[in-house]
Amino acid sequence: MVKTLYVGNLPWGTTEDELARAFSAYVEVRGCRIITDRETGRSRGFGFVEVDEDEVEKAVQAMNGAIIGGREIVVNEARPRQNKY
DNA sequence: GTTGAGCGTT
Repeated sequence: MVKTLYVGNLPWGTTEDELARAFSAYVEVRGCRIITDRETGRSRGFGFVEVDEDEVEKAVQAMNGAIIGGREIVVNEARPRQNKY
């Protein structure tokens, strides 16, 4: 199973590749996505990383507070995208 | 060319 991680506090210029590389140093990155503003196409400063379920905790422990692009990032388990109350 | 808490498209 694959779970999604929320990655926040990213620098504006951070790319999915940078994100994937940083996480791949500790866990297997199944996928990654930087959220960009749909109107302007600019980064919103956060993204999501998909990792294996068994490595979610490891990824959080390893990458939460890590430095990417000179900024301290925030890593948590993402909220479910679908299933709205 | 800007900004800084916040949870994403089919």
